[in-house]
Amino acid sequence: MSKKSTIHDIAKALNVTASTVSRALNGHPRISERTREAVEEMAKEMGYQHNQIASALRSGRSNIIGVMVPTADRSFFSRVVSGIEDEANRMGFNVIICQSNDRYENEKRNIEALLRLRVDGVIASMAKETQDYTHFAELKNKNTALVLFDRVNEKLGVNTVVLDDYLGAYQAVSHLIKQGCKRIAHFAGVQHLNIYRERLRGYKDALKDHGLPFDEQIVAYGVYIEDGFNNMKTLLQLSNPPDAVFSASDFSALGAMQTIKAHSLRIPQDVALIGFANEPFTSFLEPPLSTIDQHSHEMGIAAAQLLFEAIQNGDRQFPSRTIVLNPELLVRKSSLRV
Amino acid sequence: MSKKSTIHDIAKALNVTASTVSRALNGHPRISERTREAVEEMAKEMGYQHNQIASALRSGRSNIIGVMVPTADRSFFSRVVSGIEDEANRMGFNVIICQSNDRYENEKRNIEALLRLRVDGVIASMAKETQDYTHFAELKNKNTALVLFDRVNEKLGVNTVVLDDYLGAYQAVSHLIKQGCKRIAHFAGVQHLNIYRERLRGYKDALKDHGLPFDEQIVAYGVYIEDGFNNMKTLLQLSNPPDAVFSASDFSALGAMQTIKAHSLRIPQDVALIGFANEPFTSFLEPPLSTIDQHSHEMGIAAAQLLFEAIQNGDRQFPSRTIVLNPELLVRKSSLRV
DNA sequence: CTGAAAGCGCTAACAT
DNA sequence: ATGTTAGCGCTTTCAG
Repeated sequence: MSKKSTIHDIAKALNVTASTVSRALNGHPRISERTREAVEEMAKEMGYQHNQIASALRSGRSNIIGVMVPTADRSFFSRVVSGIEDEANRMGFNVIICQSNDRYENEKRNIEALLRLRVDGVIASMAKETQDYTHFAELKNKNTALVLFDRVNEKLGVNTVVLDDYLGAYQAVSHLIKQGCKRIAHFAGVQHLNIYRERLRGYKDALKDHGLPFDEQIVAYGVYIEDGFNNMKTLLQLSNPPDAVFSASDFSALGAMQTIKAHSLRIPQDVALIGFANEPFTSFLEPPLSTIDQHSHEMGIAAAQLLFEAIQNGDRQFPSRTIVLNPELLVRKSSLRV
Repeated sequence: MSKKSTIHDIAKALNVTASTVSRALNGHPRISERTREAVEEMAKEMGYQHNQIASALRSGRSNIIGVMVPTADRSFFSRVVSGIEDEANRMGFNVIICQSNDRYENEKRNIEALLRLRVDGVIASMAKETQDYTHFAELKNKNTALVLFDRVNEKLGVNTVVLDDYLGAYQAVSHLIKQGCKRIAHFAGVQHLNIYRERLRGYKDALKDHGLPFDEQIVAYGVYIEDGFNNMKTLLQLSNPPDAVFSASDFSALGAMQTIKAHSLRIPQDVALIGFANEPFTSFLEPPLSTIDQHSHEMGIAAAQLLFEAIQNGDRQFPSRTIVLNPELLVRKSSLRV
């Protein structure tokens, strides 16, 4: 248990002061090559390790950012996180990841924990439950930078990175129509979340622009496997069932696929299918599920860049920016009627 | 931007000293009910938030633990992480998650970052590449608690939580034999990792105990989809191809499944298949893939409990403990020859 | 039960 | 280019 060494130990050994050591270690410009080298060598020899805690307390910058996602094991979020980490590494920041598990209470608790830790900034995507945004507003009060991505709230007046969900939905539905589908159902998500609202809007507009009627009866809600499973059952019992489904989620699309097969119907000939998010499992399904890629890694990088910009600019209240990424329709067999 | 308030602000407002406030806030026993309540009320009123950075510097305990996994988007690891988080929440600890992406360099860099952050402890599962363990040994030198899980090194003399991989493999292969399989191939992983070594060992012993010969020719290496895909191709070209595969990974089992189907062979009649890890996608495959569940969430909880124990006990060098969890064979259609 | 005083390890004016 | 000094906000002896 080699007692941890401090800059004072190094200073003493070298007959200089702690400030000199600190400066040498931090690449301060006005320090001689010789001392810098001596300090670095001694630091290595003594197994010195920068104490970020002390540094954070003194400088007011922790070099830690917090990232909060609904859940880290959804491929979309884990890819965003990985993008954030890449950018954070480049910038010398540490990343704390928290999960809300889509619960408002967890989200609130996590934000408070991050504030206690005095993180320099937070990147978050909101919990499904969340409809009260005061905990996010508190970050701004406490002067902590905030960037929201994917599931955002426009009214918070905060930097955001989103996908053009409207466009993704529009493209998906247009593609189905070009494949000859005439009665396209939609699996939607909760409408207080921007992403699901936009997807529904894109769905409606694509129908309208192609002269197809909008029928409330074939819009079902729910984004989990079981939702897709059950909703598809209901839809197939209609007197005029749909000949396609555009699902706002890969998971509910998967559920639908299971129901369709259980009814011995063919995909895509009887019912064509498109999901949303490009979860890895979609390409392993049979038939492979068409879906929409969200450029998740890029989204993470963009969010991190916005955040670091905000951190560097300190208080200066730039008007908040929104970065919009383009979706990419991945056409696979589930929607391709040759 | 409400300037953050400190215990001194509270103290001044209440005409007491900062020490009293600190004690009141930390539930110190010898403090009067009245002052405690007054302090708590004032703290709330002033929007006070405990400064963990300052507290960490002074007390030498950061209340942060680091968790390093190869990658957070493998379901196994994300479930372990979620178990760790649950336990950490209960114990009032924050969790920093890092990913090595299975690279030794990243792993080393992350450990150093965690040391700089002065985390109280680290829970890790080793990168596939790692064969030099000095960075883990350094944690012990720096007096930072360490618990390894799943991919561990026995020689480090450190607390560990592992699955009984040997037993899992043994059960899987025994099951295949009971289904009438006579020539069972194995997809193995790198042999410097305990988990893959144990799985191979269990495979061998199960064969032996059931009077089947071990044939080096039908042991292939690789745990990614493409590995399974390619290795299965090679196996099917043998003069006497296998009638089953026990794969040390769900992913290579999936690759194998694709090859088998491409050859118009039936699963499980022509080739039975079992994977390892119970990745969620395995239940959506056709046929659903038999696999082995690792009780990942429990593994996370156990690892966290070991770690917090070690942190509380401080230096005291307990003999290191190993917790072994039991695997659970999930028999699905891919291995069930009715 | 509360106060006084010291200091965790570092950084950043301000000096020289 | 380096030294001096002060202090970030908290905890923790030691006193009383």
